Amino acid sequence: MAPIKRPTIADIARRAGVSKGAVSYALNGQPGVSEATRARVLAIAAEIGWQPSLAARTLSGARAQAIGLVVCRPARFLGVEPFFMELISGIESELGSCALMLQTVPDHHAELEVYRRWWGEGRVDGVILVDLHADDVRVPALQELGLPAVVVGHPSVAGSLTSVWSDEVTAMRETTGYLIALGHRRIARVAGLPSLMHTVIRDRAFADACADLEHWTVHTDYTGEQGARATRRLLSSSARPTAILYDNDIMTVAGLSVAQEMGLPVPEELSLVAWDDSPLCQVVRPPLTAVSRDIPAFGAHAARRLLALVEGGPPGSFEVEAARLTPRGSTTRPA
Amino acid sequence: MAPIKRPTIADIARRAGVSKGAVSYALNGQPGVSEATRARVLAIAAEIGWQPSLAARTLSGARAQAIGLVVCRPARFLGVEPFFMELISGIESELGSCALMLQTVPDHHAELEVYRRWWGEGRVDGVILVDLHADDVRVPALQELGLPAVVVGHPSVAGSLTSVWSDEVTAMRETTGYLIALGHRRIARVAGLPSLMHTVIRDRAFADACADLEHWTVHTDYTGEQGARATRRLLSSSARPTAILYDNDIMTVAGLSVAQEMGLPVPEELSLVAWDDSPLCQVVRPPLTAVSRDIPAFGAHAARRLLALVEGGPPGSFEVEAARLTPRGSTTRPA
DNA sequence: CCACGGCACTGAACCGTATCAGTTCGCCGG
DNA sequence: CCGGCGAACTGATACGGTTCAGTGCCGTGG
Repeated sequence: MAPIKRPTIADIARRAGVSKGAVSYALNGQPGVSEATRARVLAIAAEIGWQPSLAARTLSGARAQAIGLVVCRPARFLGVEPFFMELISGIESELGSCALMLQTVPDHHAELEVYRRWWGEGRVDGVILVDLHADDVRVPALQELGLPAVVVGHPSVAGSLTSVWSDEVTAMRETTGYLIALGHRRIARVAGLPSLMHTVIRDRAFADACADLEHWTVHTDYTGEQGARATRRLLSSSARPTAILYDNDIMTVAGLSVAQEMGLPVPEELSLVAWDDSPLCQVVRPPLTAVSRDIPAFGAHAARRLLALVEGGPPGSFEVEAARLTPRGSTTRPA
Repeated sequence: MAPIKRPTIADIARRAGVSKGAVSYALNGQPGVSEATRARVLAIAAEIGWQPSLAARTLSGARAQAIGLVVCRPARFLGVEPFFMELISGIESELGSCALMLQTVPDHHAELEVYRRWWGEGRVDGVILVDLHADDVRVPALQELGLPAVVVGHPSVAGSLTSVWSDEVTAMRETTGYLIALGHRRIARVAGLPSLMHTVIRDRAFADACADLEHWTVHTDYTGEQGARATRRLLSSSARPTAILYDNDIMTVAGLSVAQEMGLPVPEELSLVAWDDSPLCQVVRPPLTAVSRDIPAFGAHAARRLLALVEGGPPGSFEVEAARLTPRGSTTRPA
């Protein structure tokens, strides 16, 4: 333990022969000091290795220079889905010296507690909200708290909060349209958690797009296990689907295994499409046709909006580039 | 913007008719106030929804109540490997009201900058270090800074920093021993980044265990792409290996695809073993034999040690349960 | 020559909490 | 009845910045 006392602006002031106030002005680029003094102060600050104390700054009304992200999913899902890490990396790319606080919680109640605590303690300036439900309790709670927040998801569930979203309806229409154009007439969808709003939106878009043909939707918890089971059930029916659209990549891989296990060659007898294009899609045989989104860009956009919001910018809803279909080897015309 | 001023201990003091000092004692469970007063103060605090200001606390010498984790790998790798999210979830399970700051950086230089800034700003009380190299510059730098740190990795690279590690040599010996016992005499290893210390340790253990047989080690960047390429090269040699041991699961899946592509049935003609057992290992066919570790427990242990260290506890090196082999369908005796 | 304006800077208050040195009690023992 | 002691509490100060109301000084225009 070398208790090297960190230098403060008082130290700088002493060495520069000016007052603390002058040093503060100099360091923050504010008017009120001559250029000569400013340069001298900056030189001394650099020389003695001065660093602003975040606590002191925050205490006198400045921003906490941190934003928060709370994730409400079991840890085992997080590891499997690249989505969150990619989103996080995108968020961070925009953050600069601002920091990211991360927390995982078991349920929305705990999540709200975290927001309350963070905001009450002045630990974050704003938060990014993911995995929204219909009538999500977090939205009104955050509105009431007055904590700046950006919803990653459709504006329809964001209330008056700022939202950043991509058009999944179009992406779903494009994907389904592609399968139909190939000749598929019996299409199934292995979806994620039915409580999530984006699942509802995709469900609806899928049902609309397949209105004229035979179609199924099965809900799962995103695990490979449930994806496999759903696939097995779908493929066991007498009039089995000729194409299946999954809500993530791990379930698609599981579905692929089930098809192989049941002796159904992919894509000849069964076409598969993954939603979200992770490296995993390209390492399996056949490589998976996938709906690709630029998730880091998504996160970056959300972060940018949140920072703007914190600075007093306008709320609103902002659309990013829609996902696009990347055809690979797991889809073809039905037998 | 409802600028609801947050209540402070001064507000409580006014309503309770005591001084700020007394309120502080009461709220912190310190002696110096009667039980009656303490109860009254606590009641008022709860009633008006008082929350301590972290900034103020930190300023008067308390802990920042946050620890940091900096990850120095490209974002695309992070998404693929469950390791980090699982580690993070384990860390958080021990954190309680302490927060986790997460940052990804491109290189070690930037990583050191982050540590310096965090520590200088008083933003974190300690950090967890991952992905250590031989002669890692971060170790002496952190020692010099005096920032409490826990190394997730072998004590030999941790210097005087506290380390939390598992015995990979034994795990490697067990795994290799299993393959040898099955009858394999030509074994290859598709390893990760050669600069990482745990790669070096596994390399060495692998070479030792295979000293009497034909063996190969190929280094990659952990991506499926390089895993596939390495596998292709290994399987193209005239005396190809009958078993391959990979350093992560995505490369193993890629290797499996390559084997299928080349018409080599797994496990009959080629046995495969993955290091780190993610759900992915169980959704492919055949399910992958894997070296399993309890990564969340690992993270939890590291967090616990770090918190203890921050509280003035002793440094040291602490071993957690070693990884164990989980045989599944991708290994059998060679043809 | 003086009034005024603006620049450069000072001194002090303030943010919310922790903590320490006192102060005021009441109580007990001698 | 008084001295001493400990419990309960007060008031002040520190923490490290930001910010605001002055203050002294210089230049300039009338």
